[in-house]
Amino acid sequence: MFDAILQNVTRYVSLTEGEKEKFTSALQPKKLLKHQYLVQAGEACRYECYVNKGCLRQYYVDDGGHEHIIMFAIEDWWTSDMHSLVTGNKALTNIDALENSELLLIERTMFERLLSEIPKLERHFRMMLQRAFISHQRRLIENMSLPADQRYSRFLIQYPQLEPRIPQKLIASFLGITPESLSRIRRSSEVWGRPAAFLIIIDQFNFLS
Amino acid sequence: MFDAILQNVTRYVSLTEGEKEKFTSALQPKKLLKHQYLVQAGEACRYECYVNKGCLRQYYVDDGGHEHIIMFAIEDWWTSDMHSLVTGNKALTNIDALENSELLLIERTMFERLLSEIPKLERHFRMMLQRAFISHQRRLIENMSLPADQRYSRFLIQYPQLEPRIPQKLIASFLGITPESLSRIRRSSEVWGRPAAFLIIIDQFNFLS
DNA sequence: CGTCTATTTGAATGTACTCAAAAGCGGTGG
DNA sequence: CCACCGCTTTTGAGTACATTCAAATAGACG
Repeated sequence: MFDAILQNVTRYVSLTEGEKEKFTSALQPKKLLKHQYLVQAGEACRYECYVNKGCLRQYYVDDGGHEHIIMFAIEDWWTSDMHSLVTGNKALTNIDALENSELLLIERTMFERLLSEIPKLERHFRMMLQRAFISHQRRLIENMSLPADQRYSRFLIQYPQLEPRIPQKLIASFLGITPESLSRIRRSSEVWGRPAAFLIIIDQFNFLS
Repeated sequence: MFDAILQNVTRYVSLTEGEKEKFTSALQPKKLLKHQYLVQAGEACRYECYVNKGCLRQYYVDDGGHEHIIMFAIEDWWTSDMHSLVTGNKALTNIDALENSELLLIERTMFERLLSEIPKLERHFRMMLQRAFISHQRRLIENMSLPADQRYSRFLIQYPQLEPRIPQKLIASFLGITPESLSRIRRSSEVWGRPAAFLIIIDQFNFLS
């Protein structure tokens, strides 16, 4: 149950058995069926969430009722409504399960206490946040500088593990385009093949992982 | 010289005089004239940078030669090419000065050493990164869900201190639109006034500050 | 004052969107 | 097994927002 998450948090730092024990005892296992919510907009998000198995999405619903996917989270990724978690304010986003999922939750105050008591854990999460920050910057740059078809190509190369398990309409939402547009993009790329992958710089930063 | 940065890093944690001394002795003051570069795409970025005075911008130049502004950094904000800093790879972005500026730099390995030796500093930067992460998520959401004119309104409300000191074409670039489009947006909003500000949730997270 | 850059304005273009409808696909129950 | 239902994906036609290109105006700075 805790093997994967322990490997995750010891990616950059090493923990003693005692520290591992302390850490895992703070974890709350939770199962989520497909379509169930982890966080709903309007309520506070009180947990950091590690995905042991399954797939979640975080999305924002705008005034026009349109959904915008902020991120996905599959095995070994973390997710939460960070804004709500940090401020205690009501969440602006929803997080729900795209598949039946198994999660490990850490309650907010417990998380802070753990990080205070185990500086190496604080270090791990600082480094993870750096990577998430980089990942978001890359996505921002791509959204601003690339047309929709190239954003899709980049997505396929950056997240090959996501494409087969996520419905197209959600990928479209993640890319910031309509399902109709993505369908048209896919049709034309069938004819022309994939854009030159070698031109593209792939980095190893997948949001919160 | 160090008052501001010490106040910055003790926003969430307290440091002893010895720790403050240790921290400030790692800082390298640097002045940058308007138009000078702190980082250029193609070279490695080796410093975390705190802005004591002045204004910088970080931007990406795409294959078509178009500039895309990723972030600004004014007094009390931090900047760097995080991707390059973390990986040691060549920077993909440029950072230059929009005004004559006074910076405090921390060399990369020194930064890591400081954070290891002073866990409270690590804590500070972890929390800062959380806020930057939140800020980037908000910007992503806005870029996806709002039309250009509303993104501009949001910018004015979110960063009132930036608008007067930054040329319009750079604000346009930050918003992901052309200078011509921003000009037209401003012309129509003169007639119609500002969109309803009370509908908008402002947060206190300004990238890296 | 003159030069350089920023901003504004106009006209034509294009990318992606909306709305609408058809086709495809998967699951359920008769 | 097949018929039906709901949802996803595809396709089409018309539209809208923002872009490009070009040119004029305004501002900043030496």
